[in-house]
Amino acid sequence: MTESAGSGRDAEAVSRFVESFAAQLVEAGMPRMPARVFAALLSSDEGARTSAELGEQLRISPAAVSGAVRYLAQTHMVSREREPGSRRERYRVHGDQWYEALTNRETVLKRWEGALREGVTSLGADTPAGRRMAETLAFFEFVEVEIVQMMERWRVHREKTFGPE
Amino acid sequence: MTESAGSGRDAEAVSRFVESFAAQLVEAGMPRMPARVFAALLSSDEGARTSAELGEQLRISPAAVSGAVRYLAQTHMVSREREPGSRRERYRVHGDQWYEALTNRETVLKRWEGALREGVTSLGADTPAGRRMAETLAFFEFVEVEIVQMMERWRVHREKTFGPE
DNA sequence: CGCTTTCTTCAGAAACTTGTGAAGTTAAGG
DNA sequence: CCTTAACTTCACAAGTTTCTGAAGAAAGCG
Repeated sequence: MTESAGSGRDAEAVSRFVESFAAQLVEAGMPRMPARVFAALLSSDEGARTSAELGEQLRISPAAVSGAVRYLAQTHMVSREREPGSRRERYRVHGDQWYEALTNRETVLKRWEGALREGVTSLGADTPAGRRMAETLAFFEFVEVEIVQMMERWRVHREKTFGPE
Repeated sequence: MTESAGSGRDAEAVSRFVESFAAQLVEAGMPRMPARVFAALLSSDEGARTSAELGEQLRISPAAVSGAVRYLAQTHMVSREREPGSRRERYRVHGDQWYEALTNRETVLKRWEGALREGVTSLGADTPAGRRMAETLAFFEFVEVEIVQMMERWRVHREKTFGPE
């Protein structure tokens, strides 16, 4: 077993998980570095790491960490916190927050809806193509509402299963 | 108004829609050519085009059409049909089929679940990190079931609104 | 059975993306 | 107020991806 001194964790097993989960995220369209950083945060016991720790664990430059974190913060997958009285920053994956973000493809949905609405208008609502797009649009609007309701059900389910936060 | 002779459609308006919708798809992670081809199919009155038509409309080579269509077929976004007695192929976006495909991130979900399950095992279900991942895993399992139910509700809703297929 | 049309495969050029080192900025601590 | 630690920005090199033209394979048609 590969125990790094004093860590109490199998560093190699952690690394294997980080890389394999990151690979899945990449496949789903996330850029490589953000995916790796995110997986590293997810697998940390505190759910948080400093920039230096991430750089060391993943063998990447501070610049790469910086870029990855910017991406993750923008997409609300992680939050940044300054430890008071230090200039060290600490990046955290906040249980709830991030799958909210995942499902908040809302922004994406909204934009698709915008594009489709334009399409219906410019092709004409009375044309076959226009009708097809109107139906597609209706689907997205439907999904948008459904997702909100689903997340509410999840919160209830989660509290029952894992207890209150 | 830019009417191309005999088409009965404003070619420029169609092109604007195609490019702007494709851009949204690209932003969401779809490769460029598949996105453009898909948007072109969506905006056609028949919901179907031949390879040559697509090449001409989008100003791309037959090779590019071929590649894009392969991608779209693999991801079940379009189906290919041979017109009988011809070697011309025709690519079609089948109303239902494609948003089923969209929500059939199922494959993706399954793989994420696999990676997470491994993570829980290798980090230990009794560690804080293990617990966090177990909860994440539970979330994905929850979503998977919910999506199936949602699609059933959509089919009902759709039939009410747009009538039977 | 060979010609022709249509699609596919492939190698390579062009364009874009990504991660790095190095310089720059910000803010704590003396 | 100067030093120094921590993060960010930037230009560029390396590595990918993407599209094309050209050659190749499949299949109708005469």
